[in-house]
This record gives sequence, C-alpha cells and structure tokens, in this order.
Amino acid sequence: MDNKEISQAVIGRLPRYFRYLGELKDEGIERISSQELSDIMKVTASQIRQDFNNFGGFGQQGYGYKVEYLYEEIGKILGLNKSHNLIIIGAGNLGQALANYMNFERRGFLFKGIFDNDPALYGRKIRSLEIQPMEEMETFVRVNEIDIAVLTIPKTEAVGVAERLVQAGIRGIWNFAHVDLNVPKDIQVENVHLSDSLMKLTYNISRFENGD
Amino acid sequence: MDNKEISQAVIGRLPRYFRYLGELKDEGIERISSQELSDIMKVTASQIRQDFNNFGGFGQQGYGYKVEYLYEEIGKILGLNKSHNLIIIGAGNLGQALANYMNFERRGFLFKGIFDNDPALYGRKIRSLEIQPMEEMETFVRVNEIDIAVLTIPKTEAVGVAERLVQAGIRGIWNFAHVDLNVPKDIQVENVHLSDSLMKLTYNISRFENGD
DNA sequence: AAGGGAATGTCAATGAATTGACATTATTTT
DNA sequence: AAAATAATGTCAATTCATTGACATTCCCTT
Repeated sequence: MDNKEISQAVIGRLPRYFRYLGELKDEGIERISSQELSDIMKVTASQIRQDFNNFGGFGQQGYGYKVEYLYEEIGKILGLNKSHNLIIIGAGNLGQALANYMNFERRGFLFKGIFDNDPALYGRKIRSLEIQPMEEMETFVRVNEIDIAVLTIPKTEAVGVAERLVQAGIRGIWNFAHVDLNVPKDIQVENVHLSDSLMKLTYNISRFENGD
Repeated sequence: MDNKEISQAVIGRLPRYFRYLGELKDEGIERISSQELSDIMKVTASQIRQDFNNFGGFGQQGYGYKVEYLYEEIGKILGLNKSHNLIIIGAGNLGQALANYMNFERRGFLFKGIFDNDPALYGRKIRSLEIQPMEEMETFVRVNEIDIAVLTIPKTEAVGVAERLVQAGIRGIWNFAHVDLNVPKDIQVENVHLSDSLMKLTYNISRFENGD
C-alpha cells in the first residue's frame, strides 16, 4: 500500500462509491466505466478515477472497473472486512434507536453492550442486550475488546465519559453529543452533530427564499 | 446583504461558531477577539475573520466582536430567527427518537406531525402527536404550512415519498434514508447518512492501526 | 482632545481539491 | 496477428479554500 496521506475529502466520498457499487453488484452488473459511474452518481469521471488512484489502480485500461472487485476493495479500505465491536453509551431514545437498527450488524458492526447511568433502566433489555450501569463500562471495554463507543448522552457528560473510554482503550468514538471531544490523536472521533446538520438545511432554505 | 454565493465550506462552519458563541454568552462573556476564539475553537483566527466577513463586518476594529450580537447575527443567517414547522415521515425507532428530542423545539423547530404507513401505529401518540397514515401527508403539509420533512423511512420508499413531498410544497428535506434523493434545485436536501459516517470512522481507525 | 494600542477587514500568497486533456495500455474485432 | 477501439492512469491547468501579512480603523487611556 501507498502510505501517502489520503485527504478526508476523498475518504468522505468512499462510502458513497461503496453504496452505489453495492447496488450495481446486486443488479448483477459486472463491469462499469468511470464515465458510466459518473452519469449515475453525478460526479465527474475525472474525480472518480483520481479518487480510486489514491489507492492504486483498480481498473483495467480499455475495459473499465470490475464492479464486484472494486466493491470489495473499497470495503477493505473502509475497514469493513473486519468486524467491529461497539458499545452504546446512553440508552435514551437515540441510543435505543441505533441499537435497534439492524443494518449496521450486516456490515460487521456488532453491538456488544449498552450503558446508562439511570438505575431505573438497568437490566432492561434492548435486542438481547441488557442495559448496564456506566461503572461497568471500562471493564467491559477491556474484556470484550470493544473498538468503538457510540456516545448518545448529553453534552455535559460526554467529555468526561470520552476520557474514561480513552483510558479503557477504545479506538474510536462515534459522537452524537453536541460537543467537541478532546482526545489523543490516535483515537478517532467521528461527530454526528444533528442540530448542525439541521441548521445547514435552514440556512439553505432561507437563502433560497431571499432570492439568491 | 451581499448576494455573492457563500461556499458550503463556510456554511458548514457556522453552526459550530453559533454553538461556541452561545456557550460564551451563557457564561456571561460579552466580547471576544478572533484570536481568543481561535484558541478555544482550534481554528485559525484568519479563517474566523474571513468567514464572518462573508456576511459583512460583525466586529469593531481594535475591540473585537460583541458575543451576543455576533450570536444573534449568525442565528439570523442560519434562519433561526424564524420558527420552522416539521413533520416526520416514518415512526420507527429513529423517527420516534427525533420526535422526542426536545432540544430542536428550543431552537424553533416545531414538530407538527408524524406519519407512517403501518396501520398498527395509527393513533399511537408520541409526545402529544398522533401517528397518522401517510395518505394524509400531502394535505397536512399544505394546511399546516410545513417547511421541512424529516425522512426516517427505508430507502426503498424514500425516493417516492420525497417526490410526493415536493409536489405538496415542502421546502426542505432532512434525509436519513440511505439513498440520494433527486429533487428540483429549489428544494433543499440535507443528508444524514449514518452508515457513511460510521464507515469514515472505521477507515480512520484501521488506517491508524496500519501504522500510518 | 490627541495619541497609542489593539484587533478588524482585506489583500496577496500559498496550499488543496477538482477538472480537463491525453498518452498509454488493455481489450475486442477483423 | 494486427489494427482499431475504449477507458484507465496520470500530468497539467484551473478553481477553490486557507493562511499569512498588514494597513486601516476604532477604542481606550492619559
């Protein structure tokens, strides 16, 4: 593998390529050119080739790309060839919704535990997982080799919990709390700031109303 | 107002400024310089000034920015001075979680209805809102002046429902379905593709493991 | 009231990302 | 087997975004 740094702009596009290629594969399509993919995905063919070439050539000149092979390779790049153990911190509405969402499991994301600090919830089951007290979080992470913690707790608690998770050896945090976490740079954080997303939407709506 | 196009890169940063300024305001801090904000937010002071200047000068030379004023102005830019009427399409786990999330209401996002096509759910209440059949969606949008539809339905249904919403006069779609919607360009779409986000996280985790 | 200090607003320079162009190479056809 | 075709891989050009530098302007103190 080439070890030059890949820009996050490129990484951000990989899941979308992966999704479209998966759909093409399911439709039984075996090969595709960057131009055809360009038409479907509404991005330039040049960008597609440029993006893929960051990881070495996946295609064959004069032929195009083999859909299944390309799909598999992008999956590997995204780390989807291995399974990942996750825990959810915060058994509120959002935490429960994510725990119940089956599609993640199909991609190798395995929910191993769910934690909360409300005693009223302890022992309650969500899809075969019992809600556990937060005190047991660290031990659980170590014993069960948890890679990823999903933070669905209020922002006031999030920073402290993140620190504890880092101490316990977590590798990545999927952060739904509306706060920026400050963790060592070898710990990956992916933020999902829903209200930020909603504000972008209202900006674009009102911008359009004001005749732009 | 200046009507030159503002890049989405800038727009994407506005909610974060807004959040930090809100916190500063709550702490009773009245003024701040781009350099101080830079230290807190870990972005360059130059970028902060450049970003704000897209909308005309908010600051005073030699003094800095008035926190409250800046907060209000960015709120206006983001369209948060008006309230927005929303409906949720899809009363599954995620739809219910969003309906129950109180913080949106505080910012003027008013959930007016929730729809599903499962008759077993009709009439069931989520926070004072009865789940309604999807057939009533279009009429409801028109009668209640709904701006924004939140799509929390499977991707197979999402494209068709989006078209119906556009016909009914929706202004924006907050799309949680894992599919790209194809709508007229005067209709705004903001995608929240959770699995894409999770894949970015696993990419960064595995990239780090492979000693990059 | 005037001068010094401080921080903005803005211009220029740099850096990053995207697009365009084309030589190269594999495939397919004759 | 050779020529024609097709589409990649890659280089160069362009566009866009970020950073740096500084003159200008405003506040605040004396």
